[in-house]
Amino acid sequence: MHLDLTDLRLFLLVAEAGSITGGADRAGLALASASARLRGMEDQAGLALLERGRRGVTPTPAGRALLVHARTMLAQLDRLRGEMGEFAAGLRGHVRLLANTAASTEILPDLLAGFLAANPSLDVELQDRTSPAVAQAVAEGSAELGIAADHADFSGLERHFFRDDRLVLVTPPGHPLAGRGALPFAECLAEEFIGLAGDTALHLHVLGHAQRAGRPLRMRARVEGVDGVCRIVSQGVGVAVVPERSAARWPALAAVRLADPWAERRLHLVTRAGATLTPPARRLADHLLTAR
Amino acid sequence: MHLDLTDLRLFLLVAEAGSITGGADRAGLALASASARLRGMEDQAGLALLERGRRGVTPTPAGRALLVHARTMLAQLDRLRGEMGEFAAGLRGHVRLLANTAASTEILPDLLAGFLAANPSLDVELQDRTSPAVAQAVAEGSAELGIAADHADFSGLERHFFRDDRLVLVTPPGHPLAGRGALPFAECLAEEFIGLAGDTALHLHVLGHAQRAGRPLRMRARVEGVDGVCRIVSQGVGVAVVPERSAARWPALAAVRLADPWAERRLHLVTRAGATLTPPARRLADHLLTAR
DNA sequence: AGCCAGGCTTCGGATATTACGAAGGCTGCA
DNA sequence: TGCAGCCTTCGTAATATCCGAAGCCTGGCT
Repeated sequence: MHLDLTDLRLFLLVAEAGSITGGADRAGLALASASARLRGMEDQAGLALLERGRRGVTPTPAGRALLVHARTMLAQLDRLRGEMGEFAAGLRGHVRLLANTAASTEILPDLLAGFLAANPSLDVELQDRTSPAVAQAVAEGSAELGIAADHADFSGLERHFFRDDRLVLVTPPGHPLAGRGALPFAECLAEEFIGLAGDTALHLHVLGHAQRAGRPLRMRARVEGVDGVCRIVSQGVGVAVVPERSAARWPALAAVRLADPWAERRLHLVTRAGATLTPPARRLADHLLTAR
Repeated sequence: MHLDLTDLRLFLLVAEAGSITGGADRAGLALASASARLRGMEDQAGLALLERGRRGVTPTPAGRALLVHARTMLAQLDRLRGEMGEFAAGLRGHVRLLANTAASTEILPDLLAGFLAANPSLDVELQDRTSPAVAQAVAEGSAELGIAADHADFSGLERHFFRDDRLVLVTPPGHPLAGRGALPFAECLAEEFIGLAGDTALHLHVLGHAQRAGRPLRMRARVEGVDGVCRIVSQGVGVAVVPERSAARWPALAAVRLADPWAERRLHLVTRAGATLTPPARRLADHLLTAR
């Protein structure tokens, strides 16, 4: 039995109007078309749905049963349309945001909390990437928004200053390096390091600079989360490179500035150049750039 | 935004299959058609519903929302089809049964109770008509089943004996006519009568015979229901013509047989000659003829 | 390095569905 | 008897839908 949404709508309107003429009119159909559709429905069902009277039509019991279903289906369709409309208007949606470790662990959580609370129907997916990977992903369109440090390649991207960020070396309180200022990273390569687990952006980043300095880092441990790293260091084991913001939460640790230029970085919110953002991404970008 | 049930089904199948190719296959569509449909849906909605990957497609958040609605709508459609099927198969339905007053007030209620209990999905509509009107309505198809007395015109009808029925004159206990046997109706036209209200078949029937006897009945009151009539007569006011079965329930009343042939009648279940009954009507007819 | 395999899109033509206006039949009413 | 309201049927035109073939792209296999 083939049924059409137009059939259902027509049947509903006809039943409400009490005549095929009236229903066809409301449905914006010619009388002939309406009549043919209704006849088709009855043929398909193999039973009468409308009782043809002299002064219009009234639904048969089967027709009344059909009406119930038709109403719920059409209501469901309305809800569907409404929801799609919300998506299209950006009231509902989903944004993928890529950021380096410093931003994604220290800065963004608070900002996102505010955003999510203010936009209950928007979902955000935050992923941790090195700045170059962020820039590349946004440039080729696999993410709409990114937070990248300025050492990345910004060609093809539009950038807006986001935050300053600084990497520091944290050491246990009594450590020989503690108290030094503007320490060149090369001078601490002999230390035992604690790193982040997995493919964490910060871990890859530090590793890269160690390699560039010509010497592999001695990694005593790799753990989940910047706080995990700091906890270990605060126990007196090893040193680590972490965002200054993270170190600030651990007063028991000594934080030593790094002299290298890559440790001082400006974070930028990047989008693909020339691309118009989807409404949800637009809102998130606005929020990230304006909220304090 | 125009949407099609085929669209919804296709989208569902595509999402389940994980690829347009697979979904088109399950939907019985050519790949090209499926692709065009999906594209059309996205154009209409103004947003992406499927994320095209290298190895198939996955729904976007909007697509997932659509899936939810699609599933419920299609489920609703299935229920609808099922219900229509029940109607078509006669598992659900509606029968209009016409009967004269005696049958509809005294005999049918009990029988229908049993039928309705045994067939919870069948509805019965019982209407009160004079026997000639019953016969005519059934003959011309405006009702499928009827119960008519044998003085009606049975041409074009198929009839099956149903019950014997007799009309009696009920009087208050001490009434002069009480105790008479085989009283000609013509001899009691001078009495004061109590009748049924409205266009009740029995009322019209008795009225007709009085007219044929050349004298209008003196109607003291017309009330609802045979029991109402009997109650009044039992108070000592007037007399009435009622089915013998009704009179039997009032031992306080005297019931006098009428000598006229029209007072003795055989009730028949009638259907239109040559017409095949709808399944619900068939069941009701069977029940009426076999139940005791 | 080159070559299938799997997946999606586009293209052009055949086919079916759908819509429409006009004409016709029926009934009730003035 | 004529008119008005309502439904159906008919023939035609527009529209939507479908399909197979060809093309593009990516990833894996040889």
